[in-house]
Amino acid sequence: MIKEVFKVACSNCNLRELCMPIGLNAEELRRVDELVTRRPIIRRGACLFHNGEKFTALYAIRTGFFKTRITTEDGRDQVTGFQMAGEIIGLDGIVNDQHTCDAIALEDAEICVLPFERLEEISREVKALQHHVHKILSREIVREHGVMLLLGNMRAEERLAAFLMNLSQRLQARGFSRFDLVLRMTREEIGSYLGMTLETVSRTFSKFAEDGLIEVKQRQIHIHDADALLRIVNHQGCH
Amino acid sequence: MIKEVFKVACSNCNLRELCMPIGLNAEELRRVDELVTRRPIIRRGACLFHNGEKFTALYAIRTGFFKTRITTEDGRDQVTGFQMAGEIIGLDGIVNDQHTCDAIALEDAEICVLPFERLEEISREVKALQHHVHKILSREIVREHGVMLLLGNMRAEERLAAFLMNLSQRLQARGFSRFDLVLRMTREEIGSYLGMTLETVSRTFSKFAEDGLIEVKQRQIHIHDADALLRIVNHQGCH
DNA sequence: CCGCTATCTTGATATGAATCAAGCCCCCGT
DNA sequence: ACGGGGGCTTGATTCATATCAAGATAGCGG
Repeated sequence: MIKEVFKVACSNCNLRELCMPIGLNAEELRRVDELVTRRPIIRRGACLFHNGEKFTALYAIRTGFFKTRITTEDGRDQVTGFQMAGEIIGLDGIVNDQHTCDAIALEDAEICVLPFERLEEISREVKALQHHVHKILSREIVREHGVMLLLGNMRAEERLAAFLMNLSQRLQARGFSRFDLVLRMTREEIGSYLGMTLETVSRTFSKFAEDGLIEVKQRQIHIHDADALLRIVNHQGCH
Repeated sequence: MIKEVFKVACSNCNLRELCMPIGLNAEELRRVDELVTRRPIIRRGACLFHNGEKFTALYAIRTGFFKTRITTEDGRDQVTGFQMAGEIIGLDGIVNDQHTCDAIALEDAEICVLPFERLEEISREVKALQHHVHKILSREIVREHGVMLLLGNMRAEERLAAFLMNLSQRLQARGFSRFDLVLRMTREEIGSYLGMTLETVSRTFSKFAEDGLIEVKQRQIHIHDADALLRIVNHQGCH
């Protein structure tokens, strides 16, 4: 199998504002373009990188949907995040030069490769890029704080409501409807992320549907009452 | 109240290898020294920074012990970490130029201030420092993955055992005994971090003590059987 | 087109931890 | 030395969610 490397142009990419800093001049844009290469499509179920693999690059998702998960020797498994177009994965690999989690495509995906040494090199010269890298790392830390709150403090209903609102918000930011989501992951994967069993995920979906907050048709979710979901997240609703 | 700013020298600091990159040459060390200022002691219970405050600097802990916590409007509260000498806090503030959590001293503490703009400036010139900053951010992400695993997958005993082993390991790395810990935080704070109530924390300490794994005298913990604790963390022990 | 397997739903029961409650200990300041 | 209060322990009970179990559904490959 040949791993062709395609040249791509961030300068033309509609996701640019998601994964790149704004306000670069022409010269700076050219340098960034130079950095990024596209990789062939990652098939659904395939691994972009896995635990233990040498870290060489960050990856920007161009299309598709990923999960990242960590696994322990004793067979425990925790989904640490779901990532969609415009998001950067692989940040965990920097500290010890090897990845500490697996990134698995939940649907066919195209990704852009950002070789990390080159990225560091260019960010030494392009101030905006340097700051952008820092922001991406910091954003991930803040996101994880939110997950810790969710896992440490919230009940099942609150967790799932928070999960739906988060997905909804990210899809909206990408120009999709806030109200119609297609879940790319199984109930079990949602459960792993939210620290609950797949049965509880399923039951909670059913409860939301009974209460008229959402409509569930397999993995298609239609949100009827976003406000009510928000009230649940904020601990005001439904008790 | 006068906020004096003291000059300090990383070059002489015994924590240098914890918070600074190794292998800097004399000139590079000088530049880093130039960056860092010491701040007056933060008293036990006082805040180093708090949610909403403008972000201007990272902080390296020179002595003392901190907790970081996030709070939601609805009054929920989650301790996101405990930090000790040589560790860097404030990383959450980078992404939106304001802090999203509170950092509270659990004992009197001395901290070194690293003004972030200057830090970025110097890391554009000192490659090792640039990479070090990336590693610190990445390390925090990996740490939080571990906390997610703990909160999402582990039972109370496993969480507390993991917590103790983690503290033990970090203290050892600083030249203290692996086996004698003094907890700087209350049972409630431990519980908040580990997603359990203070009563469950207390009961679990008692259970470990009954089983002869540790000795508990208030906040003094003596570890008798680290292997057994590790077995609990790794899901092999005690069932 | 059909049957297989993944995935999902729903019900019954078990269980770990939360909650409610009471009392103790120990540190601190006077 | 004494009193007060925050922090801690322990017990009884409740409750949310896990676990166990049995179908139902749907997407996929042959």
